[in-house]
This record gives sequence, C-alpha cells and structure tokens, in this order.
Amino acid sequence: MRLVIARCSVDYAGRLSAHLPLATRLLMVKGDGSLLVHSDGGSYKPLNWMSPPCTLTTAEPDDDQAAAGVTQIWNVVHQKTADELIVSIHEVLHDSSHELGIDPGLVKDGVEAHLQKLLAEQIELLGEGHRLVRREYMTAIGPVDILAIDPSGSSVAVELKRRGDIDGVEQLTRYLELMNRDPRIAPVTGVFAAQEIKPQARTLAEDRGIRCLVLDYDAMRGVDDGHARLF
Amino acid sequence: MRLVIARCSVDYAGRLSAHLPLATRLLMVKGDGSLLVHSDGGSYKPLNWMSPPCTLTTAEPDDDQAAAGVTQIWNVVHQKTADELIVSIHEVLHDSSHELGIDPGLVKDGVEAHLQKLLAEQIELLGEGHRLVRREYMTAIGPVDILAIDPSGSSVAVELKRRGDIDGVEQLTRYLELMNRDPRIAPVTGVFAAQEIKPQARTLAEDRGIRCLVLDYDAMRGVDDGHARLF
DNA sequence: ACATCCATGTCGCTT
DNA sequence: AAGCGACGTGGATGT
Repeated sequence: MRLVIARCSVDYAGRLSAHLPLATRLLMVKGDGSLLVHSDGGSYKPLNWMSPPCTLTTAEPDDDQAAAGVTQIWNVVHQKTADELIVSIHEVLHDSSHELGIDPGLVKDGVEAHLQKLLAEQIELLGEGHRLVRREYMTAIGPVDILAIDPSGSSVAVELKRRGDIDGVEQLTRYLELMNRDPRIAPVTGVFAAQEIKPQARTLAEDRGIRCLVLDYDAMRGVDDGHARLF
Repeated sequence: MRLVIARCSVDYAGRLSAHLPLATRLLMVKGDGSLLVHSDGGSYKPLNWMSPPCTLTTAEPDDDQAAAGVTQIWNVVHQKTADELIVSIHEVLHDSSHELGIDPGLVKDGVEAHLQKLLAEQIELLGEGHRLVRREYMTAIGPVDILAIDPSGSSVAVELKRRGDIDGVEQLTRYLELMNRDPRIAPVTGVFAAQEIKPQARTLAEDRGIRCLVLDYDAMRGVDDGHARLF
C-alpha cells in the first residue's frame, strides 16, 4: 500500500462526472491498483475512488498543465467499465509504501440470523399455542423467514427484520399473496416482527391485516443464555 | 490526519459484533476523531470503522494483553450510539501526521435528475401524442416523478429510475393505487422508465398493467445537446 | 429531528 | 456471470 499526501485536483468520469478542486488530500493506492482519495473528515467513504480491477498509470503534465502548476498526472482506468479517474498532482507532501500482506478478513456475528434462531426457539412470542413449522420456508419467490401454525391450525408467515421498514411489509405481502393461492397451506396470516417498527411500516402492515410484533433482542438473548443479563 | 501502519487486531461491538484477527493494517485517524481500518485490498469500504461524532482514547494493555504481545489499546466510542471499536496494537510500523485543511468538496454532475429533465423535454418517448403535465407531481405519499397525459386524455404517472428494480415498481404501484382513488385524475396508467429494467421488475410491473420503458441516456443526451454524440 | 429516497452504493450468496 | 437482497448501509433532502 502506498500513501501519498498531496495537493491535487481530481476528475472522475464514469456513470457520472465529478470534480474535486485543488486541495491537500490523502491518496491511498492499494495493492490491487485501486485508488482512494480521502479528505480529513466526512465518513468512511472517500471523496473519490476507483475500484479494482483497474490500472494506474502516471504521466508528465503537458505544457498547459505544467504552467498551471501540475507536476504529475495519475490516470486510473477501470478495466471493465472504462470509468476513469484523473488526479492532477501539484505538490507531494508525503509518500510512503508499506507491505501489509493479505488480510485474514472480518468475522461477523450477525443479528438477523440470530434473531431468527431465537424466535424459532421462542415461537410462543407469536402468541400462546403457536408451533414452529420451519425456518426459511421456501416459496417460488424466496424463503419466508419463519412459518408457524397458530392454535386454530392456520399457517402464520413471519417476516423478520432488525429494523421494520416499508420494504419488509411489501416483501411479506408478496409472500402472503402467493401462499394464499396455494390451497395446501391457505389461509396464511402474516406477522411482521422486528426490533423496531417504523410508524409508516406499521400503518401499512395493519392496513393489510398483517400483525406487527416488536422483539426485545436482549430479553430473547437473556432467555436463551441464562447466565447473561441477570443484572 | 494521522496515518498508522500497525500489526493489530480489532473488535467492534454495536449493531453487530465483529472481529479482525491479528494482521498488518492501515489505521487512519481523521481530524474529527473518526477511525478507518483499511487492508491492502477490497474496495473503498474499510474493514472496520467508527463514524463521527466519536472519541478516541488510548490505554496501556493489562497484564494478560501485554503477555499476548499487545503494546497499546485504542478505544473509539461513538458519542450517541455507544458503538465501540477496540484496536489492540502489537507493533507500530509507521506513524505520521498531516495537516490537510478543510476540503472544498465534490462537485457532481447528476444522473437521475438529468434523466428526469430530459424525459420531460422529450415526453413523446412515452408514445406519440403524450403531453407533459408536470415533473414532481405531489401526492399524499410523495412526488410522482413525471405526470403526463396520453392522446386519449388519460393521466400517465411515470416512475423514473436509473436501474429499474422491484422497489421502484412497488413505489409506482402505491402511487397508482392512491391516484386512481382520486376521481379528478383517475384513471391513471403507469409507466416504469429506467436505463435498465431487471427481469423480475419487468415481470411484476407487466403483471400489474404497468408499462416498461427502457431509456437510452446517451441518445436522449444527444438530442438535448446537438454537438455531442455525432461520431 | 424524522421520514424518504438515491447511490460511481458495496457485499455476499444463489442460480 | 448475473440476479437479488441485506447493509454497522451512508448521505441528501424535504417536512
């Protein structure tokens, strides 16, 4: 990885056009040739970048550019889309290279998967007398997170989200439409379960006869793991 | 901005839990206290990060950690969500600080807004005899991108996307449901217009009687700007 | 502050 | 390879 601090301007041409006026920035050249242009603020997203696979070439400025103070031109071209990034460097303030090696990568401990497992184990959170049929019940348009049976014997399809948004309600609605056309499992009612349900999502769900269920992740984890959360 | 190359392991606890095993990485500390952890590959997204507003504190390792080879602990806590990032540093290979100043920021030349403007100007792309009513036609649940009238005098609601996905069809469906309840403008037909329409989105749209229209951005721009695209 | 919608989204998984 | 959904989505914008 090469780190360059430089006064530069940047132009991007690809799906859109963008320009960065002259200022001091960090240029990060990764081992795969990709380039990130970072300022000293904002979020983790660079001001501008080129993703791999891409090729970096450097060139001398032409006379006009040199007259404007440009000392180097970096040109990064994406190998498939032909997106192009041009960095016009005026002054290099720092330049260092470092051998990092291959990263072993991130180990994630998911949330939605865990919630699904917990709700399957604690299926009576749907209401007394509910029984689990199965997780990831497959339909033609994708898997329903949880399928259960209520005390009356009707099927219950559960869509599970960390944050209950309008999209999740639409998704569950599509599943319910499809499943209610299948005489083997119809009638199917819907439950929209999430740690947090947005008001608009709740309104839409209830308007469509879908029940909303707010889940307390910590409490569910506490039931699951008796020694935790006793304080 | 401070740049540190270090052998380190990283733990994140917040909306999920995640762990990075010991390896050599770049730690970028921005002026606002935010921290990015980058490897020498992947895309512009860091392996791990903390967004501002957050606070970085450093500490000495405890005896166990010291015995495991840790020489410094960095602790970054988000000031609102209490999300936490812990960097256990084993060895520092590089450490430099740089004054970058405030960045003037990115100037973008947009896409969807431009597409909307072009389609409004070239409204007959919807079909001969169509007339524009207005862009951003306001409804109770949000603005319809373009409202037009077809030759028979019926209203046409256009949802515009760069990439036509199933979400866009759902969005247009909600608009159409609402607008068709308004006797002043009913009946309203729908057109789903995008540079590219995914097969599933097309199927869903056509199943609901929504017409799909694939837009050629370059051609539309060429009509708009006569001197371009003549080659 | 909240809700909505776009994104050069990126990422990971399935077909 | 292409499609599809989730994301610690982030970020802008209008209410």
